[in-house]
Amino acid sequence: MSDHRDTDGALDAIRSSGGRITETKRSVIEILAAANEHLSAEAVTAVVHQTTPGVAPSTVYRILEELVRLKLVEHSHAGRGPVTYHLGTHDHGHLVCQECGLITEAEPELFETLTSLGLSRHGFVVDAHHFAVLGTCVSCASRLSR
Amino acid sequence: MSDHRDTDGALDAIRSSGGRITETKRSVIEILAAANEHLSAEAVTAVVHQTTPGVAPSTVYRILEELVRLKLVEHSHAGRGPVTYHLGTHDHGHLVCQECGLITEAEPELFETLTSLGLSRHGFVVDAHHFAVLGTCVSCASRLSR
DNA sequence: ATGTTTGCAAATTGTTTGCAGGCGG
DNA sequence: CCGCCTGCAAACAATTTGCAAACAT
Repeated sequence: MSDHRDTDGALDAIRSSGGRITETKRSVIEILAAANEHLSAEAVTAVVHQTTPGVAPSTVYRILEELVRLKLVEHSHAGRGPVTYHLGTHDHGHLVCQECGLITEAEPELFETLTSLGLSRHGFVVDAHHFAVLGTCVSCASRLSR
Repeated sequence: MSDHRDTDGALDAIRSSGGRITETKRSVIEILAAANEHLSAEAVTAVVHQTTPGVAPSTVYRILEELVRLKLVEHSHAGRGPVTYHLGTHDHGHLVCQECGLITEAEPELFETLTSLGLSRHGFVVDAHHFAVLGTCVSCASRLSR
């Protein structure tokens, strides 16, 4: 598990950007490192509260924003619902099911044509991890067609 | 101009679905038919107010929702900012610039790989007009690189 | 008539901000 | 101790909802 490397690297990055290390920041980073899913700010806050009730939601938002600024964390917009956060470790996009909300990670290849044609035809630089590809997941698709 | 065909078709669809035709509904449809851009609910409300002040925003939301249900109108989520609506006439996706908010329409081809690999690898049915592809437009990209 | 629509106001959801005190380096 | 950080409360943006009156058919 590379949780420690991720966590320590993040702490260093915060320090060297002039930021300070607090218990809550450490928590947030650990929570994101431990989560295999994409968490909303509210979800992160809930987990923080398990060990430290009383932390303000606004603080969590501010910490997440700081981490995004430092490019340690990525946030992606999922059509309906809150923004989700995750450590920006590997390159991937997101497939979000409109029916059940399931988020599936998508390999970079899926975005190749979109990225290259976006650039060549429109001069548009696509940021594939920042947005959600909306649609219907396998199980919902089969459930709906029955 | 096919505004009339679009408008009349929409009115028929509303009638045959059991809905009633009101001045405000007619307005909303005409506004969308006349607009070449993608409008937010707030923007539609503002235009409606030019001729009929006093129409409640909630009414416009309800009308837009009805039109979406009848598949006469499509709405797309643009990362940050409100949802935008447009007549669902031709097939296209949306490239939304994170810097300036510019919305560029994208040809279906850009989504071919995403759609086919999404399906073959994840069984995920991509709905290409429903979400925004976030990134940076030509002018913002060149401005930022300078 | 009768069931759809609307205006109004209040509630929701997700997030941001202002401020005064607290704490990390 | 200096300045980043935090909690709290209030502000915000974009919608959504509950209701009784108004209107389309």
